[in-house]
Amino acid sequence: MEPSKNIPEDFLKPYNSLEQEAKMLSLWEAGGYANPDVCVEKGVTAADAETFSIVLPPPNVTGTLHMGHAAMLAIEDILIRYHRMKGFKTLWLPGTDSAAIATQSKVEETLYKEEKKTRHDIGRENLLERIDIFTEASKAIIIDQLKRMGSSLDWSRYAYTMDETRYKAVMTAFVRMYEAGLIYRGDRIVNWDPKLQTTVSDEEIEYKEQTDPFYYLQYGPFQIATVRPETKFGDKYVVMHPDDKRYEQYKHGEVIELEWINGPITATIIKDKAADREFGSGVMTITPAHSLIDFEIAQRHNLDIEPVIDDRGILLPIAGEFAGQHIKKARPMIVAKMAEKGLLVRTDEKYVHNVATNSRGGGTIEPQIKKQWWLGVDREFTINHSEVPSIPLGSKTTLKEILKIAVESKAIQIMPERFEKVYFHWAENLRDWCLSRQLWFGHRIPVWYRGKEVYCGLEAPEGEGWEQDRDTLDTWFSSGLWTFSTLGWPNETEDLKTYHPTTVLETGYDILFFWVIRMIEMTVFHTGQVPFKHVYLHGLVRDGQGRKMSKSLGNIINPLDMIEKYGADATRLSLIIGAQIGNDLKLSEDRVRGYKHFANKIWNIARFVIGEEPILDLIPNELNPEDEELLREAHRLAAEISNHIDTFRLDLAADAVYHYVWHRFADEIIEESKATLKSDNPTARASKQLMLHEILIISLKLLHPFMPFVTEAIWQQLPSKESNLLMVAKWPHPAQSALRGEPV
RNA sequence: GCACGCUUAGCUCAGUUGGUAGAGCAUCUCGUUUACACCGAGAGGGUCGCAGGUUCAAGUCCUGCAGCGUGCACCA
Repeated sequence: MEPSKNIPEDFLKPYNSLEQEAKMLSLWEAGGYANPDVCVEKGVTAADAETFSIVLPPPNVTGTLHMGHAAMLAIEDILIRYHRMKGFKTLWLPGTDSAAIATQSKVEETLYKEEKKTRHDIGRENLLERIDIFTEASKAIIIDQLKRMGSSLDWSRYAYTMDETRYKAVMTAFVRMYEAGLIYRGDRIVNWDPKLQTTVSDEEIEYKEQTDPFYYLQYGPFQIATVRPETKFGDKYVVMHPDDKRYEQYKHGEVIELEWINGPITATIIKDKAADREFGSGVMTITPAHSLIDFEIAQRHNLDIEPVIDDRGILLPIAGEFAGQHIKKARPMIVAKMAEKGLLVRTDEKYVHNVATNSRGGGTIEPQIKKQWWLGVDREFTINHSEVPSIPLGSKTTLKEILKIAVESKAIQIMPERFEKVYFHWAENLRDWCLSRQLWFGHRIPVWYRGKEVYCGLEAPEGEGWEQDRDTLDTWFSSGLWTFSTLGWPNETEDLKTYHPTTVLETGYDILFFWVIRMIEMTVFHTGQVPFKHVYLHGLVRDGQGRKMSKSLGNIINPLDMIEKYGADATRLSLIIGAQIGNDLKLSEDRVRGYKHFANKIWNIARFVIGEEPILDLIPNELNPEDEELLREAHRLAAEISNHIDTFRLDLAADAVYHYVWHRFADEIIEESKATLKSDNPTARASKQLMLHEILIISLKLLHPFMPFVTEAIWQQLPSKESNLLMVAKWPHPAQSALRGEPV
C-alpha cells in the first residue's frame, strides 16, 4: 500500500484508542484547563465570562465505576466541554461520598469474616480507623476510573464528604437548623433495622413481596387477622370504622372483657376511619409501638403505647411465658398456644404481602419508638436570606413550602418535565426526616448532654461532664449541602459567589427523592439560593434485553472493559445516542463496537484531509461558491448542534454530528472532491483543500464534547492550529472560519 | 388501588406548532478507486399496539381498551 504523501508517522492505522487515550489524558492534565482559574489566567476564558457549573454527584468511595456512572460522566462532560469551548467560565467539581451505611457494613463484614469480630469487640475508635484505611485505598481506584472516561473534572477542587471543610459545613448546617427550631429531638416511630441496629429513612425502605401464613384469630366477639401474632400481646384496643353498620352496637370507648393469649384482658373499642371496612372482618387490633399506622391511630385517640419487642427482636416481659425469646422462634409456639386455646379460627397458608426492608443491604424493618433527631418539614421559620422569587426576605415559611415554590416559580426546572408531577406529589406528602443513625461512621451529631441539659454547638461546651450524642447523621444530610459545601461554605468564598447556584444537577431519576429534594430544602434555607437551575434526570442503563444489570443475572457490562476493548469515546457515544432524557437505555456490546468504528472513521477522514499535499501559495482568500456553500452547510449544522445541546437534547446533537460526519462529510463531500483534487486546476484544488480542512476543523470541534479523545488526538496532528489543545479551542462560529461576513 | 411512562422496519430508537413514514444496527446483492473492509454503492423490509372521535388531513390532538415497565400507597 502506498503511504500518502503528507501523513505524520504516528498517524497510524487503525486508530488505537488505548494508546491515544493515555496520551491525551496526560496532555490534558498538563494543560490544567479543567480548572477555570487556569483558563482565565491563560486567556482562554474572559475573566468576566458567564459561568457554567456542575457539581458531580459524588460516587461512593468504596464503589467501582458502573454504566450508570459512565452515563452520568458522559452527559456532564459533554455539557462541560461544550460550554468551556463556548467561552463560559466552566467548573465541574469532583467529589466522593462516604456512604455511611454501605461503607460501615462492608468493613464490618470483612472484620467478621477475617477475624470473627464485631464492631463492639474492637470499639468505635478502632473501627473508624479501619474504615479510614479502607476508604483511602478504594478512593484512589474510583478516582482513576472517573478520569479514564475522559471527564474534564477540576481535581484541584476535589471534595470528600468526610473531609475537614465538609465536616465543618455539616456541623454548621445542623447547628443553624437547630437554632431556627427546625431540628428537634423526639420520641416517634422509626424504621428500625434490627440487623444493622440503626434507624433508616422512609426513602431507603424497599418493599419486597413475601409469602407468609395469615392467621385469623378470635378476639372476644370479633375476628381479627394477622401475619404477626407475636406482636399481639399488647393489643388492648380494637378498632373499627365509625360507619360500619355491622358493629353499630359497639360504642367508641366501650370496654369489653375477653380471653387472650396469656389470659383474660380488657379491651377498649375505638372507632377510627383508618379501619378498612372492605378488608377481612373490618375489625383490627393495634400495636402502636410497632406499626406506623397503629401509632398514628393511638396518637389520635391518646392511647397507651406499649413496646412488645426490643431492638434485637426479643420479646419483652409483656409476652409472659414467651418473654426473652426471639420473635422468629416464638411465632410458631404462640400460634400453637392460640390454637390450643381455641383462639385460632383458621390459617391462610399462602398469603402474599409486602414487607419493608432496608434497601441498603440491611434486614427486615421493625418499626420501633425511639428518641431521635428530626428535621421538621412543616415547622415555620423566618428566612434570613433569599434570592428565590416568591420567597420574600424575612417572610415566614416552611421547608415544605420552599420545595413547592422553588419548582413552581421555575427557579428550578426539572427535566424531563413529567418528573415535576412526581416531585410535587412527593413534596406534599413529605414527613419529618429522621436524621440520626446508630452508626459509628458518619458525621457525629453536634449535641452534648449533661443530666437534663442539652447543648448544640460546633464545639464541645465548657465544663466537666458533658457527653456527646453517640449517633451520627443520615448520609443524605451532608449530601443535601453538596452544591455549596463543596464551594467552601460556610465561609463566603470566591467560588461560592462565582459558581453558586450551580447551573445543572445531573443525576439518575432514581434518587430524585433521596437527594434532589433534600438539596433544595437545605440549600434555600442555608444560602437563600436554589442549589441549581436545571435538574437533568437520566434513565437507567439496562442490558440489551432491557433487564436491570445485576450480578445474579450475570449481565453486567463493565465500562472499563468497554474502554479497553472499544475506547472511551465509543463507550461515551453508546450511552448518549438514543438515550432520550429520563428514558432508560438498552445497552449492548454491539452498540459500543459500532461507535468504535466511528472513531476509526473520524481518524481516517483526518488522515485523508491532512495527507493532502497543500498548495500553500495558491490558497485563495475566497472559496469557490460551491465550496463556500458546503462550508455554510457545516455552520448550519453547528448551529443545530448548539441548539440541541442548549435544550439538553444531547442524543439528537450526537446523532446529528454522527450522521453528518460519516454520511455527509465522508461519503459525499470527500468522495465528490476526489476528482477535483486529482485535476490540474490549482485554484479549484486549493479551494477544495481549504474547504475540506475547514470542515474537518468544524467537525472535530463539534465532535469534541462527545468524543474528546480521538478528536484531540487528531488535533495534535494538525500542522497548524488555533490553540494547543482542542479542549479549549473556540466552538465553531462563522466569523472565525474562512467564511467571512456571509450569513449562514 | 393511584400516578407516570412506553408500544413506529428483525433489533435499538428519532419523528419539536397535525401536511406523502426516517436513521443506525442486522439481512441480501454488488464493489478494492487519493483515507478507511473498523470501508463504499445499492436493495428488501412498517395496516406507526387495538377501537372509536375531532379534522380537508392524525404516528402526531381527544376518549376508551390492551400489553409491558416504573414510582407511590397499601390490608391489620
